[in-house]
Amino acid sequence: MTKQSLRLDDFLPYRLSFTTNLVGETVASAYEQAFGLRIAEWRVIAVVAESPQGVTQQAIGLKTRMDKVTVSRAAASLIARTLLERRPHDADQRSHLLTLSAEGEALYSAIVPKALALERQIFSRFSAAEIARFDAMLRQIDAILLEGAAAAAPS
Amino acid sequence: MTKQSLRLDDFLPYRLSFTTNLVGETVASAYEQAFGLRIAEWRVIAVVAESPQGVTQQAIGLKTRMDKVTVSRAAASLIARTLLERRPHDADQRSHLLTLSAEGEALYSAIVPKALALERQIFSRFSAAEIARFDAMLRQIDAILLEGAAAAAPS
DNA sequence: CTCCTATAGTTTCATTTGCAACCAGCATAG
DNA sequence: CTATGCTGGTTGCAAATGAAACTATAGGAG
Repeated sequence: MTKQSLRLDDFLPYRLSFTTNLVGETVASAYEQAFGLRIAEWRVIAVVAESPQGVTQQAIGLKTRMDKVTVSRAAASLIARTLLERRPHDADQRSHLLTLSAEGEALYSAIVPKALALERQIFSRFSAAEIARFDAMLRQIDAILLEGAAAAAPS
Repeated sequence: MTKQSLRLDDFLPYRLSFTTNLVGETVASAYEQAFGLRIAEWRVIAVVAESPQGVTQQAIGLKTRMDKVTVSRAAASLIARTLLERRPHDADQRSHLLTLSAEGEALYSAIVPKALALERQIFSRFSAAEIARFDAMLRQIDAILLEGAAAAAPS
């Protein structure tokens, strides 16, 4: 039996992590420089922007898989900067509904084109079809792992 | 002009980070449970295993883009567990050459098949061609970003 | 009602991370 | 050879992270 070997370079989880770090650094530094936002804050803004009627922190955490502490801190910081507003949640006094303030909307509108431009730059060498396939693969990997987790964690 | 919008879900840097976190959690917990290794430690082992004549920490950091502190700590921990050995580097007394101990070799041989199995599981739904495409895209993204960095940091 | 358990969100604390200062050993210029 | 600056590696410290404890409200079950 031949000795099994593994070049780290060819190990996909490693490659994925390597590339993601590179992309993450690029994106994080762009947001930080241009808008003074951390990634977690940007994500909160983006999710809130998609739900004009308001979202709870819990929903944000669920959707993005960010820790609830992370969401809590990001939201607190955005509220302090008056980018986000907190309305009471009639159905449940424990939670609040987060919405963008006018200022938050304005910032969001300023970020979106920059974010899209950055995305285009990073993926500049690929065709739309390639990008679509890449995206589809990522989603399938998610599906495999999330199913697996559900199966592995029988309540 | 129509209002630009952006679903976070469709934003590729986000998707990439989401999936990578999922994969990373899976892999990290597998290594941790099965071998008591952290990701950084596993990477150091893998890189050292590829260079039987020994590598310096600096080279490891360069190759994996891990911080030199991370490499230093991972190496220290592996040496303490006698998985790694440190030989003097004749040409430069500041650095050492790291090699696997017999024990380290044995552990490496035990990990490799598990790592490959995990990789196969995560990518189970894809054909070899799809995987190759995916890998190639990751490498191209790296290339774009690393070139960009070089251009952006004129000495 | 009143208890009991469960959940949203915050706070605390311990751990992990990485920058920056540091301590060798190296390398070049005088 | 000896100053001066550079590089490999470690250490110290400050910031980021996340698990667990805590607070306040919900939502039953009796």
